[in-house]
Amino acid sequence: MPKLNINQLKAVQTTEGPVLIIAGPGSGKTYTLVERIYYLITKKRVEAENILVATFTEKAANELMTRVSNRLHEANISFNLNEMYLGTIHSICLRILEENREYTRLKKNFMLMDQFDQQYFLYQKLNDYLQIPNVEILVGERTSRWKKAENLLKWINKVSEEMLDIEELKKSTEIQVQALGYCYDRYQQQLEEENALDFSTIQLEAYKLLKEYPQITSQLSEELHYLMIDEYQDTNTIQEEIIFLLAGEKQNICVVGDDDQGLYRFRGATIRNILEFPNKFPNEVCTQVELSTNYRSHPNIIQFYNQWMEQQNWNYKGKSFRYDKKIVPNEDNYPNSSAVLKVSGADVLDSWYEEIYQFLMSLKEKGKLTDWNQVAFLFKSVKNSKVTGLANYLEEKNIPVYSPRSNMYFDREEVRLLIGAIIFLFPQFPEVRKWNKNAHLDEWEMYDQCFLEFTNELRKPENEKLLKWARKKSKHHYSLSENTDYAFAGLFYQLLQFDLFNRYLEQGTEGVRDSRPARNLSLFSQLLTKFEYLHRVSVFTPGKVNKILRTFFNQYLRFLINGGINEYEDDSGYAPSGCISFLTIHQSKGLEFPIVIVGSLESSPRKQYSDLDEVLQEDFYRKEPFEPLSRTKYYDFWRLYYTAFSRAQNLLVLSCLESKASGQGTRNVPSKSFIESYKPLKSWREVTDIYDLELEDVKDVNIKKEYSFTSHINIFETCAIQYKFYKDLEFAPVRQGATLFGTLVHQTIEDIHKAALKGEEEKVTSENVENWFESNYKNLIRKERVYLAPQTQIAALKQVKKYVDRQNNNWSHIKDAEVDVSLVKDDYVLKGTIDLVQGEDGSVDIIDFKSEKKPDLVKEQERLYHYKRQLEVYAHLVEERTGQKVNNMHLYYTGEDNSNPYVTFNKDTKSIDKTINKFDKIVERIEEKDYWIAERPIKHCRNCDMRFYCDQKL
DNA sequence: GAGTCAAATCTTTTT
DNA sequence: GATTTGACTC
Repeated sequence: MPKLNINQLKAVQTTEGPVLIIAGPGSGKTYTLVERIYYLITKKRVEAENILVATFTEKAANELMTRVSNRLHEANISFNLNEMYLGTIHSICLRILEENREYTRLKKNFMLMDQFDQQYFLYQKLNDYLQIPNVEILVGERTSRWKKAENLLKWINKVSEEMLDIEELKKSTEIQVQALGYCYDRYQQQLEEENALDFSTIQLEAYKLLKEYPQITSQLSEELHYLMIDEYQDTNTIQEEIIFLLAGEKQNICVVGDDDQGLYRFRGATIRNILEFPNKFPNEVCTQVELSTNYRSHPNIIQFYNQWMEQQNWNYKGKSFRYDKKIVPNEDNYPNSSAVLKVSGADVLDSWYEEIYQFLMSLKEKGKLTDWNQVAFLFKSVKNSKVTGLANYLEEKNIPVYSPRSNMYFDREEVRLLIGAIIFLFPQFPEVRKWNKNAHLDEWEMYDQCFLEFTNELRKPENEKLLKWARKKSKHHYSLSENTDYAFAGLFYQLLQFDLFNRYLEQGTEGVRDSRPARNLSLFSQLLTKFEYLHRVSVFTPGKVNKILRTFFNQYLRFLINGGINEYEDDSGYAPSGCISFLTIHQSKGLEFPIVIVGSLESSPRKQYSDLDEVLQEDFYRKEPFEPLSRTKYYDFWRLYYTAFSRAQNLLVLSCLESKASGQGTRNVPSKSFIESYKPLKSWREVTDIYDLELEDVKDVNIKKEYSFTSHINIFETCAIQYKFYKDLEFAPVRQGATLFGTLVHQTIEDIHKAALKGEEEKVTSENVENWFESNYKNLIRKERVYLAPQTQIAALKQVKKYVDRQNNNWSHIKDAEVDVSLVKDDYVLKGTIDLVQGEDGSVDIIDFKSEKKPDLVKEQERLYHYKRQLEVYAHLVEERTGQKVNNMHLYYTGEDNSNPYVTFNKDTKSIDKTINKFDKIVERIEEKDYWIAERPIKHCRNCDMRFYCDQKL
């Protein structure tokens, strides 16, 4: 890495007071951020918990964490980075909500909904909304119920993100606005009933918490000495409010961004936040730094995108809506070669595809291209047929394409066979799916096709076993006389025992693309468990099976097909080796590639707001619109393609199927927005110097992964195969009551400890314990959708009460509960939670709770030894972090009725290194995907969904 | 050259 | 539904 340039240095060293960093593309923004954090830690001696860094995506957060920890490691500084508030604004808000949950409407085990969940939630409750007067005008009169839910979701999220006043909305004379107000009220009520949160209410609840409890806010803002917000041009109203609340009086806020790369207006983001940032403070207080030296791109590329911005008209009514700046190349020598070119086809799609193929091949053959991952295609969307057509064309010619957002999930063979198989297993489906005689859904054709594809396979001799099994099952399901002990997810795992499906699991999990079929199967298991969760299905019953089938295919699966599913994305690397990336321009934000090919040149600026938007903007938004509404479509368009062009390091290519508008409805490609930039470009066929280009290698960011004792290390040691499926491939386990029991006991004991820690020992009464237990149970079953038999509940409560009895009302020795500890290693982060720390000043014991009977100390020696090692590492971390000496380490078995519930170990400091060494080895095996096991852990197999597969394969 | 109309085409982006 | 273009009018 180069040394900091003078402006970067200023950005790093100005730590006090507000700082605005306008960072152009490729100006070393992340590098500067890393150095700034490093500077705070080493020169300013700031503790990790006093720093907050908000990034735009989880991926960016991971990358930043890795780079900072590597930087510290290089300098030989040991530092607990995990205490830092680092993540997206959403994840930081979530952390604040969890830490202060008792002050919010949220209860334990609340449900987090992604966008699909939220829309499905609204769909299921749509009738409640349709009773609200005039709601049809808001959500559309003549649209499907699913579409209505979609519209409703859009408006509801807008209200949250703009923090609109509901009472004002309800008072509006506009009937739509009024309806929206009432809908929002109802939505809030339903969220509360279901103990649920969606993306935008995460922020809203955090905001409310901070507003309503100034003492929490001031405590937080006293703790957070330094705040840094990346991609500030993409923050919205509520995010800005939250950031300023957290910063408090001292206002050490450093915001970083580029108004030219604001791409998220549809989420309420406005570049006003970054442009007006200095005005929020008394005059001249805010330090402004401009990073405009570019370290990424060939000067010709920089010249090209500078010109793209300059030729646009940013003025409106005498005001300019751009912070005028020019990116300058750094002083390195660049070859004086062509760096911006066009690759174009004519007349028919295939000629364009072929031209691109030829271009790529000639680069590969004559040029310096060493790995396909040096090439990225950027489009507005990768879902349309032109783009998927190109991807298929290249794949057929043996150029692998990585395009996880291209909406191909339901076109994949493995997924279609699964759908076909499920249909085969329920022969009543063709009848059951009709809710009346003339019922018809378009998706049924796809289902029938899947069924056909499956039966074709079934006829093959190698699938004879499957055929026999499936026939028997389908006969059984057709006239179901008693409850099954499985639902869809259970059936899915049974299907995995047959070669037709498990052949997809045999392919390596190494590359993203090779593992795609396995990842797709895993995704299918997640979809099935989610369905069962949302509809409270755990088994098929004779009375309900048909209704379940209908709901599954006519609603759930159908909406998934319509909404589209993104395939697995591997965030641990940069661009997967061996394939060309197809990305949306939004996805490419913050990335760079040696060769960038920008498509979607037929696109043109489009209006993006409705009449209702205008009304809301006029009368209800907190601020006047910053940019004139009529101009935003142009600004957004120019910024989008500016971002795309500036991703290129060595070679930027504009590519399209050129066509002249001829006759009505046809259009010019490239569209008139691009003509001026596109026309002067030389075609790749006209130049020869591109083959001399020295291409950068794709940079290697090795993201540090987190491993926890209980959910990674322990599982791997018990059964590496299980680890492969549940943890690496992320198969979703069929929910089971066994874990519910433990969680319930654990959570209630946690409540007791929390009360004691607050000095409210008198609250630990039999009655309160029962109440805590009840409320934990209620929230848990709502979340897990699994119930405990009454006797099991009683047994769980008994364990908790026994623990309370044994403590005999003496809680004075409790020091801390639920302590998160972590160890940042060279290659990974080890994490764990200590249930309880107790003892006198200066020397403590640590305790881990197990909700079972005390094991046989001799027969179960192996397992106990394992726990001991884990406790030793915990002890080591407690000592390092708090300076307290750990005396003893205990396991506490709440299921032990008679004898001493403790298993106590003496701490053996000498073996810590050995233990950590052992964990290193395990992590090494995990990262190398070495899932070899000597033999099956039979005892565990009984509760493992993969057992059918293992029975066949091991 | 400006304005209007009809017909054809394509209709995201993310936490 | 928004947008583009050609055909049309004035």
